[in-house]
Amino acid sequence: MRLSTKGRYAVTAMLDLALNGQEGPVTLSDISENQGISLSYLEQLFAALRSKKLVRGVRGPGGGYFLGRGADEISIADIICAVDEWVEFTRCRGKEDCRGGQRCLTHSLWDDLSKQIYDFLTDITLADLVTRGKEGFDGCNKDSAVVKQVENEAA
Amino acid sequence: MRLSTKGRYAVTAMLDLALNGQEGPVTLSDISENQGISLSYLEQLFAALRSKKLVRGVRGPGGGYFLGRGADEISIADIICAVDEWVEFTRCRGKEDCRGGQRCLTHSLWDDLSKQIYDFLTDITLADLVTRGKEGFDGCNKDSAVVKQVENEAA
DNA sequence: TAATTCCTGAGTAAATTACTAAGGATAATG
DNA sequence: CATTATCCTTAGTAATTTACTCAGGAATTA
Repeated sequence: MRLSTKGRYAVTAMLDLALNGQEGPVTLSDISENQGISLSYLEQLFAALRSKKLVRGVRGPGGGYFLGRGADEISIADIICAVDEWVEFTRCRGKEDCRGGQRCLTHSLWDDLSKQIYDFLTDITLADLVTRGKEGFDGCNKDSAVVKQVENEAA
Repeated sequence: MRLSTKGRYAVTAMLDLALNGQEGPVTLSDISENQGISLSYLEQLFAALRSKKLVRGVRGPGGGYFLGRGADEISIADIICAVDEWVEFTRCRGKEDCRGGQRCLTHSLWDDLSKQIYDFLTDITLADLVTRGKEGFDGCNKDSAVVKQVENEAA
Protein backbone atom coordinates (compact mmCIF):
# COMPACT_ATOMS: atom_id res chain seq x y z
CA MET A 1 0.00 0.00 0.00
CA ARG A 2 1.16 3.47 -0.73
CA LEU A 3 -0.33 6.60 0.68
CA SER A 4 1.07 9.84 -0.63
CA THR A 5 -0.21 13.38 -0.97
CA LYS A 6 -1.35 12.45 -4.46
CA GLY A 7 -3.67 9.85 -2.95
CA ARG A 8 -4.94 12.42 -0.50
CA TYR A 9 -5.81 14.82 -3.27
CA ALA A 10 -7.76 12.04 -4.94
CA VAL A 11 -9.60 11.00 -1.79
CA THR A 12 -10.41 14.60 -0.96
CA ALA A 13 -11.73 15.24 -4.44
CA MET A 14 -13.86 12.08 -4.31
CA LEU A 15 -15.22 13.15 -0.94
CA ASP A 16 -16.16 16.48 -2.43
CA LEU A 17 -17.93 14.60 -5.20
CA ALA A 18 -19.77 12.38 -2.73
CA LEU A 19 -20.91 15.39 -0.73
CA ASN A 20 -21.94 17.64 -3.62
CA GLY A 21 -22.97 15.23 -6.33
CA GLN A 22 -26.43 14.44 -5.00
CA GLU A 23 -28.37 16.81 -7.24
CA GLY A 24 -26.34 16.85 -10.41
CA PRO A 25 -22.79 16.66 -11.72
CA VAL A 26 -19.94 18.50 -10.04
CA THR A 27 -17.46 20.37 -12.21
CA LEU A 28 -13.73 20.14 -11.74
CA SER A 29 -13.70 23.92 -11.42
CA ASP A 30 -15.89 23.61 -8.33
CA ILE A 31 -13.66 21.00 -6.78
CA SER A 32 -10.61 23.01 -7.71
CA GLU A 33 -11.98 26.02 -5.88
CA ASN A 34 -13.41 24.11 -2.92
CA GLN A 35 -10.32 22.06 -2.23
CA GLY A 36 -7.57 24.32 -3.51
CA ILE A 37 -6.27 21.90 -6.11
CA SER A 38 -5.19 23.09 -9.53
CA LEU A 39 -7.60 22.32 -12.35
CA SER A 40 -5.02 20.61 -14.50
CA TYR A 41 -3.87 18.41 -11.69
CA LEU A 42 -7.45 17.42 -11.03
CA GLU A 43 -7.83 16.53 -14.69
CA GLN A 44 -4.80 14.33 -14.40
CA LEU A 45 -6.19 12.61 -11.31
CA PHE A 46 -9.64 12.21 -12.81
CA ALA A 47 -8.19 10.62 -15.94
CA ALA A 48 -6.96 7.85 -13.65
CA LEU A 49 -10.20 7.70 -11.67
CA ARG A 50 -12.19 7.57 -14.88
CA SER A 51 -10.14 4.72 -16.29
CA LYS A 52 -10.97 2.69 -13.16
CA LYS A 53 -14.66 3.60 -13.50
CA LEU A 54 -14.67 5.37 -10.16
CA VAL A 55 -16.13 8.51 -11.74
CA ARG A 56 -18.23 9.21 -14.81
CA GLY A 57 -17.83 12.42 -16.80
CA VAL A 58 -20.62 14.32 -18.57
CA ARG A 59 -19.50 16.78 -21.20
CA GLY A 60 -20.97 20.05 -22.27
CA PRO A 61 -22.51 22.92 -20.32
CA GLY A 62 -24.20 21.69 -17.18
CA GLY A 63 -21.88 18.71 -17.25
CA GLY A 64 -19.35 17.58 -14.70
CA TYR A 65 -18.59 14.43 -12.79
CA PHE A 66 -20.65 11.80 -10.99
CA LEU A 67 -19.40 8.98 -8.84
CA GLY A 68 -19.02 5.89 -10.99
CA ARG A 69 -21.04 3.83 -8.52
CA GLY A 70 -22.60 4.25 -5.10
CA ALA A 71 -20.54 5.96 -2.42
CA ASP A 72 -20.97 2.81 -0.36
CA GLU A 73 -19.31 0.79 -3.11
CA ILE A 74 -16.17 2.90 -3.40
CA SER A 75 -13.43 2.17 -0.89
CA ILE A 76 -10.53 4.39 0.02
CA ALA A 77 -8.23 1.66 -1.25
CA ASP A 78 -9.98 1.81 -4.64
CA ILE A 79 -9.24 5.51 -4.92
CA ILE A 80 -5.65 5.32 -3.80
CA CYS A 81 -4.91 2.38 -6.05
CA ALA A 82 -6.34 4.27 -9.01
CA VAL A 83 -3.98 7.23 -8.75
CA ASP A 84 -0.94 5.82 -6.93
CA GLU A 85 0.82 3.18 -8.93
CA TRP A 86 1.16 0.07 -6.86
CA VAL A 87 4.90 -0.37 -6.53
CA GLU A 88 6.09 -3.84 -5.78
CA PHE A 89 8.60 -3.71 -2.99
CA THR A 90 9.90 -7.12 -2.10
CA ARG A 91 12.06 -9.03 -4.48
CA CYS A 92 11.51 -12.58 -3.32
CA ARG A 93 7.98 -13.15 -4.60
CA GLY A 94 7.20 -15.11 -7.72
CA LYS A 95 9.97 -16.83 -9.56
CA GLU A 96 13.00 -15.88 -7.55
CA ASP A 97 14.08 -18.33 -4.92
CA CYS A 98 13.82 -17.26 -1.33
CA ARG A 99 17.15 -18.64 -0.07
CA GLY A 100 14.95 -20.41 2.44
CA GLY A 101 15.28 -18.12 5.35
CA GLN A 102 15.91 -14.74 6.77
CA ARG A 103 15.42 -12.52 3.83
CA CYS A 104 12.20 -14.21 2.88
CA LEU A 105 10.80 -13.91 6.39
CA THR A 106 11.33 -10.16 6.65
CA HIS A 107 9.75 -9.64 3.27
CA SER A 108 6.84 -11.86 4.16
CA LEU A 109 6.26 -9.87 7.30
CA TRP A 110 6.20 -6.71 5.26
CA ASP A 111 3.75 -8.27 2.83
CA ASP A 112 1.56 -9.24 5.74
CA LEU A 113 1.49 -5.72 7.10
CA SER A 114 0.91 -4.37 3.62
CA LYS A 115 -2.11 -6.61 3.27
CA GLN A 116 -3.46 -5.50 6.62
CA ILE A 117 -3.28 -1.86 5.62
CA TYR A 118 -4.87 -2.64 2.29
CA ASP A 119 -7.72 -4.58 3.91
CA PHE A 120 -8.22 -1.80 6.41
CA LEU A 121 -8.63 0.80 3.68
CA THR A 122 -10.78 -1.54 1.63
CA ASP A 123 -13.28 -1.66 4.47
CA ILE A 124 -13.71 2.12 4.60
CA THR A 125 -16.01 3.55 1.94
CA LEU A 126 -16.77 7.10 0.92
CA ALA A 127 -20.24 6.61 2.37
CA ASP A 128 -18.70 5.63 5.72
CA LEU A 129 -16.72 8.84 5.87
CA VAL A 130 -19.70 10.98 4.97
CA THR A 131 -21.95 9.24 7.51
CA ARG A 132 -19.44 9.33 10.33
CA GLY A 133 -18.61 12.92 9.51
CA LYS A 134 -22.19 14.08 9.67
CA GLU A 135 -22.85 12.20 12.90
CA GLY A 136 -20.29 13.13 15.46
CA PHE A 137 -17.98 15.80 14.23
CA ASP A 138 -16.66 18.71 16.20
CA GLY A 139 -15.34 20.82 13.41
CA CYS A 140 -11.98 21.87 12.18
CA ASN A 141 -10.14 22.04 15.47
CA LYS A 142 -10.74 18.41 16.14
CA ASP A 143 -7.85 16.53 17.71
CA SER A 144 -6.56 14.84 14.61
CA ALA A 145 -3.60 12.55 14.31
CA VAL A 146 -1.72 15.31 12.57
CA VAL A 147 -2.18 17.69 15.45
CA LYS A 148 -1.27 14.96 17.90
CA GLN A 149 1.93 14.32 16.02
CA VAL A 150 2.91 17.97 16.00
CA GLU A 151 2.34 18.11 19.73
CA ASN A 152 4.45 15.02 20.28
CA GLU A 153 7.35 16.51 18.39
CA ALA A 154 7.11 19.76 20.29
CA ALA A 155 7.35 17.93 23.60
CA MET B 1 -0.37 9.59 7.52
CA ARG B 2 2.05 9.03 4.75
CA LEU B 3 3.29 5.69 3.60
CA SER B 4 5.97 5.73 0.94
CA THR B 5 8.72 3.38 -0.15
CA LYS B 6 11.00 5.25 2.21
CA GLY B 7 8.80 4.20 5.11
CA ARG B 8 8.85 0.63 3.85
CA TYR B 9 12.62 0.58 3.80
CA ALA B 10 12.61 1.78 7.39
CA VAL B 11 10.03 -0.77 8.55
CA THR B 12 11.84 -3.56 6.75
CA ALA B 13 15.15 -2.58 8.30
CA MET B 14 13.60 -2.41 11.76
CA LEU B 15 12.04 -5.81 11.24
CA ASP B 16 15.44 -7.15 10.32
CA LEU B 17 16.77 -5.64 13.53
CA ALA B 18 13.97 -7.18 15.60
CA LEU B 19 14.61 -10.59 14.09
CA ASN B 20 18.40 -10.59 14.26
CA GLY B 21 19.19 -8.38 17.21
CA GLN B 22 18.53 -10.92 19.93
CA GLU B 23 22.13 -11.94 20.56
CA GLY B 24 24.05 -8.78 19.85
CA PRO B 25 24.08 -5.70 17.66
CA VAL B 26 23.31 -5.89 13.96
CA THR B 27 25.50 -3.97 11.54
CA LEU B 28 24.13 -1.83 8.77
CA SER B 29 26.24 -3.89 6.38
CA ASP B 30 24.25 -6.97 7.39
CA ILE B 31 20.92 -5.24 6.87
CA SER B 32 22.16 -3.79 3.61
CA GLU B 33 22.99 -7.26 2.34
CA ASN B 34 19.91 -8.97 3.79
CA GLN B 35 17.40 -6.46 2.52
CA GLY B 36 19.10 -5.12 -0.58
CA ILE B 37 19.26 -1.52 0.61
CA SER B 38 22.32 0.62 -0.01
CA LEU B 39 24.50 1.24 3.02
CA SER B 40 24.43 5.01 2.67
CA TYR B 41 20.69 5.09 2.41
CA LEU B 42 20.44 2.98 5.53
CA GLU B 43 22.72 5.41 7.33
CA GLN B 44 20.40 8.21 6.31
CA LEU B 45 17.36 6.32 7.56
CA PHE B 46 19.06 5.29 10.80
CA ALA B 47 20.05 8.88 11.51
CA ALA B 48 16.33 9.64 11.66
CA LEU B 49 15.51 6.50 13.64
CA ARG B 50 18.30 7.29 16.08
CA SER B 51 17.10 10.83 16.66
CA LYS B 52 13.70 9.43 17.65
CA LYS B 53 15.40 6.89 19.96
CA LEU B 54 14.00 3.97 18.01
CA VAL B 55 17.47 2.48 17.63
CA ARG B 56 20.69 2.69 19.58
CA GLY B 57 24.06 2.55 17.86
CA VAL B 58 27.24 0.97 19.24
CA ARG B 59 30.47 2.00 17.60
CA GLY B 60 33.65 0.11 17.03
CA PRO B 61 34.37 -3.46 16.00
CA GLY B 62 31.62 -5.80 17.11
CA GLY B 63 29.29 -2.83 17.20
CA GLY B 64 26.07 -2.23 15.31
CA TYR B 65 22.51 -1.35 16.15
CA PHE B 66 20.02 -2.41 18.80
CA LEU B 67 16.36 -1.54 19.01
CA GLY B 68 15.96 1.54 21.17
CA ARG B 69 13.30 -0.19 23.27
CA GLY B 70 11.36 -3.44 23.29
CA ALA B 71 9.94 -4.63 19.99
CA ASP B 72 6.54 -4.59 21.68
CA GLU B 73 6.96 -0.89 22.38
CA ILE B 74 7.75 0.19 18.82
CA SER B 75 4.78 0.72 16.55
CA ILE B 76 4.79 0.86 12.79
CA ALA B 77 3.52 4.43 13.04
CA ASP B 78 6.56 5.31 15.18
CA ILE B 79 8.88 4.09 12.45
CA ILE B 80 7.09 5.73 9.57
CA CYS B 81 6.78 9.03 11.39
CA ALA B 82 10.50 8.99 12.13
CA VAL B 83 11.58 8.81 8.49
CA ASP B 84 8.64 10.30 6.57
CA GLU B 85 8.10 13.92 7.35
CA TRP B 86 4.54 14.47 8.43
CA VAL B 87 3.15 16.80 5.80
CA GLU B 88 0.16 18.83 6.81
CA PHE B 89 -2.43 18.60 4.12
CA THR B 90 -5.53 20.58 4.94
CA ARG B 91 -5.42 24.33 5.04
CA CYS B 92 -8.37 25.06 7.28
CA ARG B 93 -6.87 24.01 10.61
CA GLY B 94 -5.46 26.45 13.12
CA LYS B 95 -5.79 30.12 12.44
CA GLU B 96 -7.51 30.20 9.08
CA ASP B 97 -11.26 30.50 9.16
CA CYS B 98 -13.26 27.62 7.79
CA ARG B 99 -15.78 29.62 5.78
CA GLY B 100 -18.27 27.73 7.90
CA GLY B 101 -19.14 24.89 5.64
CA GLN B 102 -18.27 22.72 2.72
CA ARG B 103 -14.57 23.08 2.52
CA CYS B 104 -14.15 22.52 6.21
CA LEU B 105 -16.26 19.38 6.14
CA THR B 106 -14.26 17.66 3.42
CA HIS B 107 -11.05 18.48 5.18
CA SER B 108 -12.40 17.24 8.49
CA LEU B 109 -13.40 13.99 6.87
CA TRP B 110 -9.90 13.60 5.55
CA ASP B 111 -8.48 14.34 8.98
CA ASP B 112 -10.73 11.71 10.45
CA LEU B 113 -9.56 9.08 8.00
CA SER B 114 -5.98 10.15 8.56
CA LYS B 115 -6.42 9.61 12.27
CA GLN B 116 -7.92 6.18 11.72
CA ILE B 117 -4.96 5.09 9.63
CA TYR B 118 -2.57 6.52 12.18
CA ASP B 119 -4.31 4.73 15.07
CA PHE B 120 -4.36 1.51 13.10
CA LEU B 121 -0.61 1.60 12.55
CA THR B 122 -0.02 2.69 16.13
CA ASP B 123 -1.63 -0.53 17.33
CA ILE B 124 0.71 -2.75 15.32
CA THR B 125 4.12 -3.29 16.90
CA LEU B 126 7.26 -4.90 15.59
CA ALA B 127 6.68 -7.69 18.10
CA ASP B 128 3.20 -8.27 16.65
CA LEU B 129 4.62 -8.72 13.18
CA VAL B 130 7.31 -11.09 14.36
CA THR B 131 4.87 -13.16 16.41
CA ARG B 132 2.21 -13.36 13.75
CA GLY B 133 4.84 -14.13 11.16
CA LYS B 134 6.30 -17.04 13.08
CA GLU B 135 2.89 -18.50 13.86
CA GLY B 136 0.97 -19.00 10.69
CA PHE B 137 2.98 -18.15 7.66
CA ASP B 138 2.95 -19.99 4.39
CA GLY B 139 6.03 -18.52 2.85
CA CYS B 140 6.79 -16.20 0.01
CA ASN B 141 4.00 -17.14 -2.32
CA LYS B 142 1.38 -16.09 0.15
CA ASP B 143 -1.64 -14.32 -1.28
CA SER B 144 -0.62 -10.78 -0.51
CA ALA B 145 -2.55 -7.62 -1.22
CA VAL B 146 -0.12 -6.82 -3.99
CA VAL B 147 -0.81 -10.06 -5.77
CA LYS B 148 -4.53 -9.59 -5.25
CA GLN B 149 -4.32 -6.17 -6.80
CA VAL B 150 -2.45 -7.40 -9.84
CA GLU B 151 -5.06 -10.08 -10.33
CA ASN B 152 -7.84 -7.53 -10.09
CA GLU B 153 -6.30 -5.39 -12.77
CA ALA B 154 -5.77 -8.33 -15.06
CA ALA B 155 -9.47 -9.21 -14.84
C1' DT C 1 48.26 1.25 15.91
C1' DA C 2 45.05 -0.80 12.98
C1' DA C 3 40.65 -2.33 12.01
C1' DT C 4 35.81 -1.85 12.38
C1' DT C 5 31.90 0.22 12.98
C1' DC C 6 28.93 4.27 13.65
C1' DC C 7 28.22 8.93 12.19
C1' DT C 8 28.19 13.22 9.20
C1' DG C 9 27.86 16.02 5.19
C1' DA C 10 28.05 17.15 0.26
C1' DG C 11 26.59 16.10 -4.01
C1' DT C 12 23.42 13.88 -7.60
C1' DA C 13 20.68 11.08 -11.09
C1' DA C 14 16.15 9.45 -11.42
C1' DA C 15 11.51 9.58 -10.26
C1' DT C 16 7.47 11.83 -8.60
C1' DT C 17 4.57 15.74 -7.61
C1' DA C 18 1.90 19.42 -8.88
C1' DC C 19 1.44 22.50 -12.07
C1' DT C 20 1.12 25.55 -16.78
C1' DA C 21 -0.13 25.76 -21.43
C1' DA C 22 -2.57 24.71 -25.56
C1' DG C 23 -5.86 22.81 -27.66
C1' DG C 24 -9.65 19.20 -29.33
C1' DA C 25 -14.29 16.71 -28.46
C1' DT C 26 -18.96 16.89 -26.94
C1' DA C 27 -23.20 18.73 -25.75
C1' DA C 28 -26.51 22.43 -24.10
C1' DT C 29 -28.37 26.91 -25.14
C1' DG C 30 -29.64 31.36 -27.34
C1' DC D 1 -25.83 27.26 -36.17
C1' DA D 2 -22.76 29.68 -33.42
C1' DT D 3 -21.34 30.11 -28.80
C1' DT D 4 -20.18 28.49 -24.60
C1' DA D 5 -19.20 25.28 -20.95
C1' DT D 6 -17.47 21.42 -19.84
C1' DC D 7 -14.77 17.16 -20.33
C1' DC D 8 -10.66 15.23 -22.31
C1' DT D 9 -5.79 14.91 -24.15
C1' DT D 10 -1.00 15.85 -24.69
C1' DA D 11 3.27 18.10 -23.88
C1' DG D 12 6.30 20.35 -21.06
C1' DT D 13 8.43 21.70 -16.48
C1' DA D 14 9.92 23.56 -11.83
C1' DA D 15 10.19 21.80 -7.31
C1' DT D 16 10.63 18.11 -4.39
C1' DT D 17 11.69 13.51 -2.94
C1' DT D 18 14.05 9.18 -3.38
C1' DA D 19 17.91 6.48 -3.21
C1' DC D 20 22.29 6.59 -3.96
C1' DT D 21 27.80 7.64 -4.32
C1' DC D 22 31.66 9.65 -2.34
C1' DA D 23 34.62 11.24 1.18
C1' DG D 24 35.71 11.46 5.22
C1' DG D 25 35.63 11.94 10.84
C1' DA D 26 34.67 9.75 15.62
C1' DA D 27 34.55 6.04 18.77
C1' DT D 28 35.73 1.59 20.17
C1' DT D 29 38.05 -2.95 20.18
C1' DA D 30 42.03 -5.88 19.58
